[in-house]
Amino acid sequence: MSARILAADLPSQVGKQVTIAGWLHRRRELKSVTFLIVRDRSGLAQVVLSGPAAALADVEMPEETVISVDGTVTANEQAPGGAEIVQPTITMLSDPAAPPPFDLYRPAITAGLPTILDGAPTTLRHPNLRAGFEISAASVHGFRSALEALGFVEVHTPKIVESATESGANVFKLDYFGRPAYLAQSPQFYKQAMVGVFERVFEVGPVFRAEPHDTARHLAQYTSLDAELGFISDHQDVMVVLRDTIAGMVAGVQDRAGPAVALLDVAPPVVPAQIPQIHFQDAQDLIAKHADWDPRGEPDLSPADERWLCEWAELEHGSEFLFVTGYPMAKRPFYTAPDPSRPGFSNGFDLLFRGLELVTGGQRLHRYGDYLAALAARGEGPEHYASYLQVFEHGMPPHGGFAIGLERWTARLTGAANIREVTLFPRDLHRLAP
RNA sequence: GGUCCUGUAGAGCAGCUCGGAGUGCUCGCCACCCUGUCAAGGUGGAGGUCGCGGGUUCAAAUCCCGUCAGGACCGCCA
Repeated sequence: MSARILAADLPSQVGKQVTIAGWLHRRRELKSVTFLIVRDRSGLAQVVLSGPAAALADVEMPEETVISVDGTVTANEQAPGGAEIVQPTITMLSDPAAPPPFDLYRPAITAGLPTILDGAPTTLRHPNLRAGFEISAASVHGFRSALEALGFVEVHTPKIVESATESGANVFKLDYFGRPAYLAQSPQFYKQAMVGVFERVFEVGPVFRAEPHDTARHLAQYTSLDAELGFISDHQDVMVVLRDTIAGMVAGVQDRAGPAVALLDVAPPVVPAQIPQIHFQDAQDLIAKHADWDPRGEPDLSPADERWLCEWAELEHGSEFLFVTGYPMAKRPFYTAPDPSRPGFSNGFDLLFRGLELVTGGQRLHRYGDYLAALAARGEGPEHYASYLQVFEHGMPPHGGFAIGLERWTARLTGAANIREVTLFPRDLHRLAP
């Protein structure tokens, strides 16, 4: 037996004896010839059973059985890709496979979302479902590349934490050797601490939200792309870095996920050199003036507001991205820096993309005394935040950062209607398995 | 937590308003036919607790009540 090659390499191996291995994607039987389509990580290869080898067609070998095929590569114009394997010897590497919940070999996915998710270990083999995760991986690579080029250091912070950094109601509680502990809602506290060490840090990791949201854009566990940087003037410096990071993610997708982009017919967005921005208050005024509802007085933007603003940004600025700055302090976490020129408003921002909130970020408080005052203003004592406050006792620079929701990003890129389509084994209000 | 929608064969659906034998469609599955398929094609066949429980009725997939499961939107968030 010869060394294994990949399906995509067949055309360059014409005339040679080779081995390929993979899943039996499809068998097509005719009277005296049977075609086996073998799928591996590179693509599909055709194997022809005819003449003496035709007897192999009678072996029980349903689709998705894992096989190894040894044979001669032959050029043939009738073969997909122009080359195929003839006179094969076939070895079954798995038992005959049970049929998957839907036909993986069809170009279109014929199952609904619950069927896909219930059978995820198998259904994710479908090229269209796999493609979303190729795009996700390429996006993360772009995220890392862009930030590393800007001098950021990757960190890995604990996901089991002593106390909640955000409002305490929405955390998963654990039994930690008899003491209460929580799954981290965000790496916020640790990434700020690491600014004191590296100035610029980022993290790719899971975050956990025990919020009872039941929508097409919420998960109980998702992947957060976090960054935090020191020595900023204000949140505008953070937004510049975020713009370059998003551009890097788009470049990563284009460079490393070309086939997936083509398969799903994804249109990667253009990231403007300057992403347009609008202040929260101006955004509400604009909606009140032109849309048929009035959001003024609301402390936050509704999903309908966000969709409207994205349409406006597209028409007015030709941009699929829009920064909304200056959210009211009341709706931002206590560590958010206020806007010194606009009382009641913050130096926090959101980045909207294709109608959805994709990123939240902002400038943080950095002086110890400001933290004590912020906690006091919210009626909370410092005792619950001892280890958080510890960060600021020994000198921290002005800093800020952002967090990108990876699955939301991928969903907006691929046009997935439900975020679960681009989430590996999603965790939500109802789903804990597979 | 709220509002709305959907549960019918392995998958995806129609049938439900206006009750009349598990009726139908696309695909898969099984058998047979077909030298070259490309989501192959042809002929035949098997496969059902109409989510579950109760009620109304001579008669319920269909109407009513309850319940369970799933989906969309909203609140909130990334």
